[in-house]
Amino acid sequence: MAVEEKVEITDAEWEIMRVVWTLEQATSKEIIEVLQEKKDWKPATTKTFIGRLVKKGILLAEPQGNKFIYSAGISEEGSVKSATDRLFGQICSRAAGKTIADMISKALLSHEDIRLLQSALDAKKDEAVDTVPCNCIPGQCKCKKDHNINCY
Amino acid sequence: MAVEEKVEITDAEWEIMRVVWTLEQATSKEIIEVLQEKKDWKPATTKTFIGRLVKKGILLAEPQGNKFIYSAGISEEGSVKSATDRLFGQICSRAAGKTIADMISKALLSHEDIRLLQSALDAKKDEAVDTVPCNCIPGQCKCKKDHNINCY
DNA sequence: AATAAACGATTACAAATGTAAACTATGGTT
DNA sequence: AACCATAGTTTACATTTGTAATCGTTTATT
Repeated sequence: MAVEEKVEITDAEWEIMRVVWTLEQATSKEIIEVLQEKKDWKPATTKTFIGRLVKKGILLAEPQGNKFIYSAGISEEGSVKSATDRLFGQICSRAAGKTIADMISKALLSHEDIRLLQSALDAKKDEAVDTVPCNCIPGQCKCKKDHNINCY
Repeated sequence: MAVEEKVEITDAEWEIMRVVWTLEQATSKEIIEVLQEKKDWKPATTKTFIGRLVKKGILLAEPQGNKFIYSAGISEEGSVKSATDRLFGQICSRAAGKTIADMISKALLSHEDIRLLQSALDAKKDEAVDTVPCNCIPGQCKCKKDHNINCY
């Protein structure tokens, strides 16, 4: 697998990427137009972000005459995965389950989503462990205090 | 409910907060000690983050003689929730289910977690909808293209 | 009492981020 | 041919974030 996906995408840049992931091929004009609906950005601002993304190699610029056709240099799936990894990296590994459960409780889901989630969950039933090891350093989670298991 | 929870916590600040959420009451010395295990920060660096957190009102400083006893001004649960909200705010509402399913697939879960997730999922079965409405602006998701439903 | 250790406050400074104007080149319009 | 709209590039600048040294006090030590 490629190395990629180690790049940091800022909030503003993420907005640009979503447009490119969606359109797959887009001119700066199109990106600017799409975002006008959502962000109160001047065209110049969007241009700046496009430029930075290209510099970072996250956005590919294919010369089209004197203009460029932009396309994504990283996948949306991979990027979303990076974002979720980052989130779970901020909490105790033992809290992941509860956190995901909270997400489910809060989300608006379709029957299809329920099926999908049920499948994922069923698949996990086999490989479920008795105790998820805590990955925190002492003093950054309450595993010991709450469960008297590992940590510390 | 209080207004709070609208504050932004940076990565570095999050490290401090985790210590305080865990210890509940901590001196700067304790915070510095805990983090020495994880971050390559000089004591002065940790102090800077503590100061910024106090200024933001995220960290409470109770005078203890000439020192301070620090405690959290916002809850860990609420903060994690904010973080997940932020994540889901970056993707199409229709993709939430799949994203959560991916998290389940990737996570290491305990039998207890499985039960918790199953409960959350069961609870959702009632209120599941046929189609989750897309919350994206035209050009930022492929709902139309992929499912021919809303968007655009 | 003199000093050293500890703690919080102040100051510093580079890099990242958000936001945008100005400049340049080029192709389309009159 | 002259001019303007458009796209990309360069420059600008304030704020935030990461990282830390220094300074001023105060408390503990000798």
